[in-house]
Amino acid sequence: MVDEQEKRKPGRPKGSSTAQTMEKILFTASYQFMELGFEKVSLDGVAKACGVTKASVYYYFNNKAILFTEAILFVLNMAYKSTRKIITGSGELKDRLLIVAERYMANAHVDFETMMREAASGLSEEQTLTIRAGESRLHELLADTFQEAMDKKELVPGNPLLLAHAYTAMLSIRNRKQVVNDEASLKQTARELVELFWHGAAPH
Amino acid sequence: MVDEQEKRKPGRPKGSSTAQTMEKILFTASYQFMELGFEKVSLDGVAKACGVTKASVYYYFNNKAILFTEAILFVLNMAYKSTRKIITGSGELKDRLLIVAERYMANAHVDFETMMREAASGLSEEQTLTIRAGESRLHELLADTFQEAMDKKELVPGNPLLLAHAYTAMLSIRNRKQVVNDEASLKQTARELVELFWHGAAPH
Amino acid sequence: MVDEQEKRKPGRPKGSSTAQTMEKILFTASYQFMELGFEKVSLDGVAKACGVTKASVYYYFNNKAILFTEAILFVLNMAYKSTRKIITGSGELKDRLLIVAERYMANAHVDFETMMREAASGLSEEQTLTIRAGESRLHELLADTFQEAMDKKELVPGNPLLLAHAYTAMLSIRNRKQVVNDEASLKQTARELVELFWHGAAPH
Amino acid sequence: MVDEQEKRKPGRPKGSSTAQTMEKILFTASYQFMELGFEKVSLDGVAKACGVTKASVYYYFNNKAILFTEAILFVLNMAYKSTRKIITGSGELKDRLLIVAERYMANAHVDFETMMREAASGLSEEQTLTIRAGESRLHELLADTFQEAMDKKELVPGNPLLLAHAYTAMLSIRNRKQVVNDEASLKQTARELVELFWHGAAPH
DNA sequence: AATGAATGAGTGTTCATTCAT
DNA sequence: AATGAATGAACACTCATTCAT
Repeated sequence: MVDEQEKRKPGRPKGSSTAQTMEKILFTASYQFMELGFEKVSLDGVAKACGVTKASVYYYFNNKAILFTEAILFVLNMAYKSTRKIITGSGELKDRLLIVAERYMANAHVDFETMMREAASGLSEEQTLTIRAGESRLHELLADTFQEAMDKKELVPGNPLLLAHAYTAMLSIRNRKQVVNDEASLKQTARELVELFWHGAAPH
Repeated sequence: MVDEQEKRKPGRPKGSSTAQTMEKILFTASYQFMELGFEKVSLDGVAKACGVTKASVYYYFNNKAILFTEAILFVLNMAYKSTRKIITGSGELKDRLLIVAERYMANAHVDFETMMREAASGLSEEQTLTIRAGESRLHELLADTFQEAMDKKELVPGNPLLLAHAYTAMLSIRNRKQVVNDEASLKQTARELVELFWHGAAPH
Repeated sequence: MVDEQEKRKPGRPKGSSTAQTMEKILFTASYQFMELGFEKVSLDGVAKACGVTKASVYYYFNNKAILFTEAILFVLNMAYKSTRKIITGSGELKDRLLIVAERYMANAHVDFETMMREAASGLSEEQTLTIRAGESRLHELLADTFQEAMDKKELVPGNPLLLAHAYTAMLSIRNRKQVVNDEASLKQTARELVELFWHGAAPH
Repeated sequence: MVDEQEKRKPGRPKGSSTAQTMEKILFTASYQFMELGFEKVSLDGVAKACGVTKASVYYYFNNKAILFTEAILFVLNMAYKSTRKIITGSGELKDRLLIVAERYMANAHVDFETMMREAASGLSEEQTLTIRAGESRLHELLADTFQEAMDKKELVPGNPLLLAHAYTAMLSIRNRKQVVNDEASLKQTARELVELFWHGAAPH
């Protein structure tokens, strides 16, 4: 038989760049999951965006649930570090909160709870818990800060964890294009939200 | 058949007896979309939950995008009416906001923006706009109320639409089981959130 | 955009013969499973052999395990009926056994136990039991016959079920091409096996 | 590397120290193929069971077909030697057959013909023939013994090869859990089968 | 001698969609 | 008004195989 169309055989291609494929996959997956949510991300899509095949993704991450878990943990970790650096800095708490807000609002992304609900059925108990833990760390970081401020009478005494959640919930406005649609409106919104959070809607 | 063109006439249709099927589908779909988001709802699932076949769903709604649009508009409409009744009532604004909050937080549901983003690729330009309009109505209802209150010096002057968005954004805390997990914590959280919204975090 | 290659849309094709698709699938699947075993049968293969798509197979059988179960039960049922008709007929038992042997050996097929072992991991407990029950019926039919014969002193008293298994086990020689390779050798082998089964290898 | 061409020299290789890896792979593969059949054995599974990587398996055996061939030949060879030792021993033939039966039935395994059919499409003509030859040797060993016995009037004159196949076929009952499920029933079954083989089912 | 990285081809399964009745 | 039958496209996942080191 003569095969005119030279058929590509399976196996590793001859000349292929080695460099950190795994990291590329993790970055890409992180981005896509945050951008699109669990279901809408296809492993093929991730693979193609990385210039590799689906099988390569599986080489590094045994299944979608694992890739998701690793990717989200990666993002949460980055967010934690970044927030920590800002929030433990010097200056007025209100000012630091503004910087956190601007950082947080820099990229639009899917709602975390919604994403988790979507992914839940595909994750193992343990995976869910791990991610939850990673997320809690972030809110607890804020809560601790709020607690300290309450102790110093800089904030009204109350439930600091709830305050933390209220804060991040407000920042999710970032995703609403009717409100935030460019760099300027973003900064402006961040400022107004922090102001609202700090002083409330009623006249003081 | 509901097609994109067809403008729903206001008021209850007179004769249509068996159009109950269509309503059942619409109700069920509304519930499922709010509960699960766009992708995770399958037309077969909706059909089965209604005790009809998938083809019947298609008989009334030409495709998933249309069903989604109708279902969401239906929900937004209900929410609008319900909110309007509360917000235009008598009593202190802060008290009315609390009732709105409790109503809104009664059922956990997917984040609206996230759902829209998920659905976006499947919707026509027009459908997206229609839904956006329906949603805007809700926020504008709140915004108008806030505007009035500002005029009456009950609220600090500012951007009333942003205030409306901030308000609903805060209420999304409802979905976080770490914070809200039973009837009691729900009520308590609603109260604290309204308090925060009203007076802010800093001592007055 | 102009699409030169008219792309086929999903959905039912316009002119397609309706006739008993499900039966065709069941027959084909039965044949292939018996011929190839569980793993080597692909639903795509079955579909193509039936002139339909894989999705059509799924329309009738929710998954491979179900198709397998139904297909094997179908075969076992046919075998049962056929054997029953022969074995409960008149004439010498030995002669009837010969007919059963010839019928049984008519088609080569995969070893039943081997196939079940292969399939086991994919089947539910219940499915395995159902198939096992169907198979037991067959051996019990033989066993009952043997028991009767023992009562009538036509056979040495002993374990009739073991005898039944020994009998069918011997017939599996059918699959060995070194021994059976044409119509003539098949008939001849059947006769010799029954003779061996009946009188044993040692001189009487 | 073991390639198709390479003819294994008889006798134990002298120096090869680390060739233990190859033997381990061969043992493991043999076991798994006999236990699971061709398709269900994955080279990765074999590798992991040996504590090496898949690539190592490929280092010693160029592809699955070769590994299969070597593994099966290995098993057949062992079985041949073991059987030969028993069958050429002293004592009544019937007693020796019983020992062979017990040895053969010691481990449950996939049906040989079924396995070969499953593997067939992946094997080269030559590989199939080689395995077939190895298997024939076993049956011919039995057949020769039977032939001798016929000559000595210890057995009814007839087709000795068929008798050999009938004998091993009967022993495959071993795999049916409805009949054989523990050490005791195994021994008992072996005895009854040999009895049946020897004297037949009818009263003498 | 042994491995890590990568791949193409397939497999089971789901789902929105279409058409004839 | 409603359904049953059928489909194409996509998706998660597996596996034998290849290549560079």
